[in-house]
Amino acid sequence: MLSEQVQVAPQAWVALLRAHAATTRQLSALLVAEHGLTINDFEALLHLSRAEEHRMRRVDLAGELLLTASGVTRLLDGLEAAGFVERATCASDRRVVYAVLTEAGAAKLHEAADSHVSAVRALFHERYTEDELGQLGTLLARLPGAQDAAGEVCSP
Amino acid sequence: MLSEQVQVAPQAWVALLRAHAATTRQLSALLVAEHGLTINDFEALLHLSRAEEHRMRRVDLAGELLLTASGVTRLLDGLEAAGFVERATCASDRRVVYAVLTEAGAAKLHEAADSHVSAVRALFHERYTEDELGQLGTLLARLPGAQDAAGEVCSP
DNA sequence: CCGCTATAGTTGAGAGCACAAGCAATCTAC
DNA sequence: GTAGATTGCTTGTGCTCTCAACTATAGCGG
Repeated sequence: MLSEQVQVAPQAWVALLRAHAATTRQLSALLVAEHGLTINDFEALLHLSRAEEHRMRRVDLAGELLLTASGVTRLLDGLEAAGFVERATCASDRRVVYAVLTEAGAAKLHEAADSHVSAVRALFHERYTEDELGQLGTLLARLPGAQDAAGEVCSP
Repeated sequence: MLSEQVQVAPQAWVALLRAHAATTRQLSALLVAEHGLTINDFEALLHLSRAEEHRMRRVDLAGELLLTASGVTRLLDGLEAAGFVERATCASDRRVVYAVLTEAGAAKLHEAADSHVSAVRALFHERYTEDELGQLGTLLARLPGAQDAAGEVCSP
């Protein structure tokens, strides 16, 4: 019994697991070390900076970050304490609490983005051609959860 | 200031992040629900089953699983409590503690492997052709940490 | 032999996350 | 209206993992 070999699916999946675990750890560690932001902190600020009026519903942010609602609450607790985001209520739906990027948050994002982009370039652009990056993006986008979610805006 | 756009690297990297987060969560949740194993539990049993004499040094296992030594200690604590692995000492180097797959562990692995492989097939083989899987594997393997590490064996 | 450094492993503290339960606000149907 | 279902968010709890500190062993140069 012990000598039987267990057959498991080919390398693509294993490579995905390992590649992501390694790269994320690396990029995240760098952000933490240099700017005190986790990868999710950074992505949260980034999404907010791109959102209309720099604000998003927490539930939409959760979708973008692939976190649960509770995860976002805790994440934003930290960013709020640091002064990078603020709360804002929605006039037409009082269940909603917006997360709003502050000036300080935007500044922090710009500061962190520089070194983050360098790190990403170091990891990806030194290893792949533009074509390969495109292929990789296209292929990976086919996996569930890889597409961007659409965020709603509270109508005033 | 708030209106400046932060430029960040293209989709390939984002897709990698999101794709992995989603797929891992999905596969792991299934393993937990059906067999009470985390993805790392499963991978640990799998690596042991493939190792010579079904045993590995804990530090080598850590390398394979992309965990730290302490992470492996805790992981194996659980597997040991469940009776899936045992400890064994190395005659020639008393610092070394092997993790050894038990019969129960091998049985558990076989049981879990079936549904895990099905899940992997469902995720990957329904979305990609063999060629695309090959491409994906080749590309991802180029990232740091994606290659298999070589494990040493304590010479008797 | 005696340190000195490197390596294997364990342990304590703390971060980040999910799940489940709960509250408040909103929506739907009678 | 108002009862029930749904949605947005928060909080309690527990798991997993890392980092830093520690013990024990190994191997080296004197």
